[in-house]
Amino acid sequence: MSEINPKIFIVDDDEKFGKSLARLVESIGFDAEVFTSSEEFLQRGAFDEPGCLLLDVRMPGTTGPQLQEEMKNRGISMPIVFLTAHKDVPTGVKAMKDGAVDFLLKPVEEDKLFQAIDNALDKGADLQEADQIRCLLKTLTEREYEILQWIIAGMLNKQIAWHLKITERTVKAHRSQIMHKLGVVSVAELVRLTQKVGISPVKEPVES
Amino acid sequence: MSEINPKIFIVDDDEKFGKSLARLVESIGFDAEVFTSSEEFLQRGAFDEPGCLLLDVRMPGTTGPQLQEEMKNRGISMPIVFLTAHKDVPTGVKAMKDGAVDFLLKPVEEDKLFQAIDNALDKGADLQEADQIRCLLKTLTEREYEILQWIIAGMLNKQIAWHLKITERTVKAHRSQIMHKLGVVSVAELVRLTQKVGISPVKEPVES
DNA sequence: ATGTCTATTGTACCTTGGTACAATATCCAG
DNA sequence: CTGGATATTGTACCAAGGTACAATAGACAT
Repeated sequence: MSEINPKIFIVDDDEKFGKSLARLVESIGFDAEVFTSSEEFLQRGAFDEPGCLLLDVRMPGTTGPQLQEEMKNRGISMPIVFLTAHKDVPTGVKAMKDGAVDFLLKPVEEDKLFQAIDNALDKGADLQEADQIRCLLKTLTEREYEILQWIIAGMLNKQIAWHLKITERTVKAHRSQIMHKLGVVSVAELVRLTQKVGISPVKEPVES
Repeated sequence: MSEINPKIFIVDDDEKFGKSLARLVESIGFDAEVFTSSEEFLQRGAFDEPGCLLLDVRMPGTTGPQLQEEMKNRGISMPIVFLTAHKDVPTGVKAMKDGAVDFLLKPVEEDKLFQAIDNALDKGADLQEADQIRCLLKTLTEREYEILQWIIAGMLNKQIAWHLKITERTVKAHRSQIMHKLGVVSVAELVRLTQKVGISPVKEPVES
C-alpha cells in the first residue's frame, strides 16, 4: 500500500512566504507545491488529486478571489483556504459566501492553519465524490436523465409512463439502465446520489 | 387571504439606528420589531413566524456572535444578517462559518441590505421546513426511527428483518407506520425528507 | 384493574419493481 | 450502407412492497 499524501497547493506572490509555508505543511506530512501567481497555478492543470489550496488575496495579476471565481467557472473543485494580510471584511465575507473553507490573517497561527487544512481536506473528499457522481451522470442519455428526475420524485413507473406517453415496460427498461449506469441497487441510494450533486426532481402538476 | 409579511427582527444597542432601520424595512413592506439587547430579544420568544434577524456585533451584555451561538444552542433557527461598524475580519469570517447569511458593514448600502434580507428569508423558509420535518420525526417511536435509518439506506424489508432479528411482516408494519407519520408515499420522498435534516442511514457491514 | 401505546406476528391478496429473452425502428458515423 | 447507440415495446415470471383484517403480549399510566 503506497500512502498518498494530500497535496497542499500554495499560491502567494511572496515567494519566501510561500516556501516557508510549504516547509511548514511538509513538516506535518503533506506534500506541497508553491506558485507565485494565480496564472502559474491555473496552467499546472491536473487538479484531480486530493488536496487543497492555500491562497493569498492581494497579488499582481489575478487576485485570490478572482482565482476562486475562475476555478468555479472552470469547474475546478478544490477547497480554498485564504491566507492574507489584507484586513478587509467584505473580502473575507464574500470569500466565505463563495465557498471558501476559511479566511485567515497573516501572520497565521499554526493551530488555526492546520485546523483549516483538515477541514479543507474533508471538504475536498466531498467535492471529489460529487465530481465522480457528475461523471457517472454524464453517461446517461437525455431520455434516461429525464426519467431519472421522475424516479427521484418518487413517481411510479406507470405514472412516469403516463407523463411521457410511453409504456410502463419502456420506463422499466430505462430505469434498469439508469440503476446499472449509476451503480446503485435501490431508489434510496439513487436519491442520495442525486442529492449530492443537486439534481432536482420533477414536480408533479397537481390536478384540480 | 390575509397576506403575512415576514417579520424583520432588529437587535442593536443603538436604539436610534434600530428604529431608522425598522422604518427602512417597513418602507418596503416588511414588519419590523426592534430590540436594544440580545437578552430582550431572547425573552420575546415565539420565533416560529417567518422572518430574519438583523444583528449588531458589539453590544453591552450578550454580543451578536454570542447571541448567534445561544440561538443555536436553544434550537432557534432564524437566519441572521450581521450589521456592524466593527471592522474585524475574524469576527465576520466566524459569523459566516457559523451560518450567518451575511455580514455587512455600517453604514450599510440599501441594495446590499435588501439583497441580504431576501437571501435570509429564502434561507428562513428552508429552516422552517427543516423544523417541521424534525417535528414530524419526533412522532416516531425509537423502533420506528431505527427502522427508518435502515430504509433510507436502501435495505430490503427482509434484510432489515434479518438485522433486527424480527420477521419481515413486522418490518412492513413499522414501515407503513413510518410512511404515514411522515406523510410520504414513496421511499424517494422519505430519503429527501431525511436528507434535509441530516439523518444518516445505517451502514451495512460488508461481509467478506 | 383497565385502557392506551408499542412491538410483534400471521394470512391472504394485490400492486409494483426487476429481469430474462426477445424484437422493431430511428439516427448517425465511419 | 452498415454497425452501433438509442428508444421503444412485448411476454412471462419472480421478488418485493403495501394493505386489509386480524391477534398476542409487555409497559405504563390513570
